[in-house]
Amino acid sequence: MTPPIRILLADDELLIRTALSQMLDLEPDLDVVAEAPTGTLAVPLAIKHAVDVAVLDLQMPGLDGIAVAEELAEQLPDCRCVIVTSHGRPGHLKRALAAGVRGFLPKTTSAATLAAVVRSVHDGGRYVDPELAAEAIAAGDSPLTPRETDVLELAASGAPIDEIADRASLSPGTVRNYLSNAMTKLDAANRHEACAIARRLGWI
Amino acid sequence: MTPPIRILLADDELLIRTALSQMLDLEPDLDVVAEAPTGTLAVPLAIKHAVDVAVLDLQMPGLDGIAVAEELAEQLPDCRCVIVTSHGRPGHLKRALAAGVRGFLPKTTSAATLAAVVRSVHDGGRYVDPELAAEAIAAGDSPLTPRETDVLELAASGAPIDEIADRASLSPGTVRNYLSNAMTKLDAANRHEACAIARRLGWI
DNA sequence: TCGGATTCATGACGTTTGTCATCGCGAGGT
DNA sequence: ACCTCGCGATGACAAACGTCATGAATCCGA
Repeated sequence: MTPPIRILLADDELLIRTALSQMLDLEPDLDVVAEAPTGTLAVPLAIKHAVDVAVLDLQMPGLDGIAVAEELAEQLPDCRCVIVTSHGRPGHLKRALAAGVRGFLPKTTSAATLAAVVRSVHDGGRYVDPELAAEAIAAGDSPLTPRETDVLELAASGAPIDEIADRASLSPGTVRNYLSNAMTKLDAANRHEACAIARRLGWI
Repeated sequence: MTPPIRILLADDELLIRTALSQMLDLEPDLDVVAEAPTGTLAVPLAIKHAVDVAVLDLQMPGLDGIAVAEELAEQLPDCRCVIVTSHGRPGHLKRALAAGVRGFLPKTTSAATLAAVVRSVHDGGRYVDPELAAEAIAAGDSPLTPRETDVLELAASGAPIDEIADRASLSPGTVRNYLSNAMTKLDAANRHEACAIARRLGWI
């Protein structure tokens, strides 16, 4: 008889975390040994309990799920990561895969799937929600340069050019050029539409 | 011995729905008799099963939690509604209360609280998360007129004035006036910042 | 080592926004 | 009856924004 799989569960919503934890614990071969309400707390906890699999919510205060996966890849390389998310943006999937994440699935999947993915990932397998995978392939890669992405991110709050320039330590003219480039690449009529598009695709 | 409380659970995320359902079912006096993945399906299901309490996620495709509560208030007046949400915006709380919702809590609360609120609400009590209540009081009422709200909502997608005017069947000049008014009232530097503020407060 | 991409900048130009004054109309309150 | 408020519109003006041409420095891969 193999020992149960040791799991860390990270999600900022206590209600969801407890519910999910109880549900996974119902499986005899799964054992939730640690829970974290933030990404920042998740890393040391995973190490301390030497968990086999980390089930990470994507959007959390502090470190997000992908950042946690990156940290764990370095500090606890034997730990496999599964990302669970409400909003399945193509860009997120790509970043997650690049971070060495082994499983990626939306919260709309069934409980049985989650348990199956945890087991499969623990055995060295991989799993990506087919729908999300298709979207990611269809969306392609971000056409934005790193700096364009930065600037667009700053623009997302709705700040005027001068403030963006200030926060990015750039001249206002440069900011406008970057935004103009981004708008062209994203085929948007103005920078706010560009933000909306980039956000939808997970590029910012 | 009183019969168990009959519950409908509506949430678009299957994983969360099952987890929450299992968790509530663990309580001997609570009985989840129906589950719905959308608001549209929730209403007839609640009626069919004559549920005592409806636990509704706020953000769902189709009818959102508040809309469901409004429907149920008409069609199944004996049913009490509890709203559960990830994003606790002050405006949503107000709308919910106006719709006759008896319980309102964020997903960051504990499982014990949820169960307690379901029981309390079933007995005719009310419960609002204290933090959210404080925020709602601090934020005050929306200063926007209905039409200003409409236009701001259309502006939220990042569309240019002409498109907004088109979709609202207004002249472009009128749209600019409404947006200008909204910006003044919300103390924003441009309409996109105004959208961000209004969204944060749950006014759009 | 050479070309290409990225980063940062400037100036000029036209368009889009934001602001303000002003108007008419209808609904609601005192 | 009067006044206020919300709704819808116009026109004029200034500021912000988007576009384009252009240039220089850096870095990276062929």
